[in-house]
Amino acid sequence: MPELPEVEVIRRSLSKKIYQKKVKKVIVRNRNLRFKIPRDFVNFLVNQKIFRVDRFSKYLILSLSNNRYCLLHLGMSGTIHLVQRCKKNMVTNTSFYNSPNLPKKHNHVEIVFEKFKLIYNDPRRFGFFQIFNNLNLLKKRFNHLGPEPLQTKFNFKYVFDRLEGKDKNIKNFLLDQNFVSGIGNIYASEILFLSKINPEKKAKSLKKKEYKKIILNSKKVLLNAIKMGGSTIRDFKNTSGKTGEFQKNFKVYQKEGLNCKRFKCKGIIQKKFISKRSTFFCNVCQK
DNA sequence: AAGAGGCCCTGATAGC
DNA sequence: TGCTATCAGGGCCTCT
Repeated sequence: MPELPEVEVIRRSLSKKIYQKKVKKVIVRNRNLRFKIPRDFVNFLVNQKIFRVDRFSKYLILSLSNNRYCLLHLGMSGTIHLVQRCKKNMVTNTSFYNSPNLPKKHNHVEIVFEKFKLIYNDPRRFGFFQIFNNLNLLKKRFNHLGPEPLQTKFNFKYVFDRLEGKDKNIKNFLLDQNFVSGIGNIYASEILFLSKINPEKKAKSLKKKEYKKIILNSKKVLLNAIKMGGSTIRDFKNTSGKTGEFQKNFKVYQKEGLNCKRFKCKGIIQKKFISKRSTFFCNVCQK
């Protein structure tokens, strides 16, 4: 589901809410996510304060007061819900939660705080939680990831060195997290449209000017998307249930058959599968 | 050794 | 109505 902007939006709303809050209880309803949640997962979290919520690429990182780190990835369909605790029910002696938008199925993990709880929902279970005992191990986990588009490391020299002479098409490069991390299938199409580059073009055939456009537009698209609260196509919401707005800004994604939005371009937006992922582009202005 | 493809999983939707 | 097929925002592993 979420690409870098959506994860950043979640990070911001989550960070405000759980900063310095202590974990009271953890419930794992289904440990069979992308990676099996280990039995001792709960022990690492309980009674710990969360003193940072960071993000790298599409990964969320909760820093715990025991100097451990809880890594969370939402996969394709993961969502995080924060639900407020209500007063205790005096009859049943149980607390209940005000959660009108909470899905009924697939609430796999609950992290309970004093006044609210965080619920991880994920129908497809491509997401995961992982615990890292120190910063070194966490860093190692990210070893295979390239820079984020927003980092200054993602510059002309880097891109040129990595793409020069490469036979792979540019769209697959944007999706390759080893080359650049955080871009997913939606934003890859949008970035290439703004750069006027056909997604099937081989990296080695791109001009220096085109490398520069890709760098610039990657930063531009992601920053705009964050500003607009991310994109909601199906069900993306931030942790308080608000949908994103960036989908209104899509120029090509899911615009198959529509006229190209570029001024004076007579093109029609095409849909094509590239490495089995849907790809959208203008057949006229993307060369 | 770069690059393509398969696979993990459920749900929504389309077509018969 | 109820089947089947296809597709969905990701990442890891294996094969050539």
